[in-house]
Amino acid sequence: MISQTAEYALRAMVYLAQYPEQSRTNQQIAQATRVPTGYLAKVLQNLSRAGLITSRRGLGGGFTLAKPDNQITIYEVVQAVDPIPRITSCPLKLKAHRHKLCPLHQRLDNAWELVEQSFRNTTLSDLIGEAGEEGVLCEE
Amino acid sequence: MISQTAEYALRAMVYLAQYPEQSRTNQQIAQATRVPTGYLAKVLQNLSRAGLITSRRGLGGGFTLAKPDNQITIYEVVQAVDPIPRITSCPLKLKAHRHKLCPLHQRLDNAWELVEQSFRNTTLSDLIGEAGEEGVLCEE
DNA sequence: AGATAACAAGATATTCGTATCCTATTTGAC
DNA sequence: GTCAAATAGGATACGAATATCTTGTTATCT
Repeated sequence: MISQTAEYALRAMVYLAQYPEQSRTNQQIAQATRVPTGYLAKVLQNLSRAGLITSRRGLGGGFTLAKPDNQITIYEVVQAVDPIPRITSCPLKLKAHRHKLCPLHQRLDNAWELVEQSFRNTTLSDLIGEAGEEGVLCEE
Repeated sequence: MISQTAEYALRAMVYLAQYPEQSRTNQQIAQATRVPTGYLAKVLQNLSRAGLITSRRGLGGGFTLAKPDNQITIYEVVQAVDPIPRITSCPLKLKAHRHKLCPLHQRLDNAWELVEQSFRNTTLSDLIGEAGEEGVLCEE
């Protein structure tokens, strides 16, 4: 339902949320989240370009959240790397059905809307706050 | 959110639901639903193997729904060609988190569950009944 | 200067969608 | 009964998108 890329991005963000204000390196994130380092680098760059994280090069550098964890939603993360394909016009590109979708696509889009809403009102802090002492993400 | 294949399968099923008991050929379905004929053939085979439609070869042959349209849900169709990837165990394959997902994956799976439920209680007849006179799918 | 780590761009691999071709089966005409 | 046309079934191959790896460059710190 979401791409591998989106999954990776979310893992990385949750991980970073556990170290507020601290720089975490690609290596560290990759290891903890079990994401291939090579690919993670690209994902992190996307997140950086989207303004969700900031990066610093060189010794002591790495990545860190650009905003407080309670101000970043799952939706933003997913949207940054692999947006939810809401259906706004009939995929069969019919002249009719321009403003009113076929029943089928209406239903499908409704489902996506549910997902979107669910994502919109979940922040990173929700994800690390809930777990208590247990490993928040699945690290170690 | 769903694959192209699932989208095609749904279009075909909705189309077939409009011609109960009648055989419709791959060509006819492809044209009406704007799906590439070559690929549609494969999708239809999958649906056939899944028992959702029946096929007949030869002159006058084609495909037809295997059950009344009010007994086939969107869920069944999607599941036949490209199942919803419910998350049952932590993708990071951690020894812990076996029976209790990380908060992140818990949330994600919740969203998929919403979709699944939405799909489960929509039948093909819901999709062709709603539209009234208007083109039910986007044909014509 | 040297070490560390992000950045950038390309190369490779894998999956998914698509097209093409050939085969098997059914029907209808003669 | 035979033949030809219609139609699904199956296999193969190609292209595009996605995921992964590799290598070199640039910025930052000590």
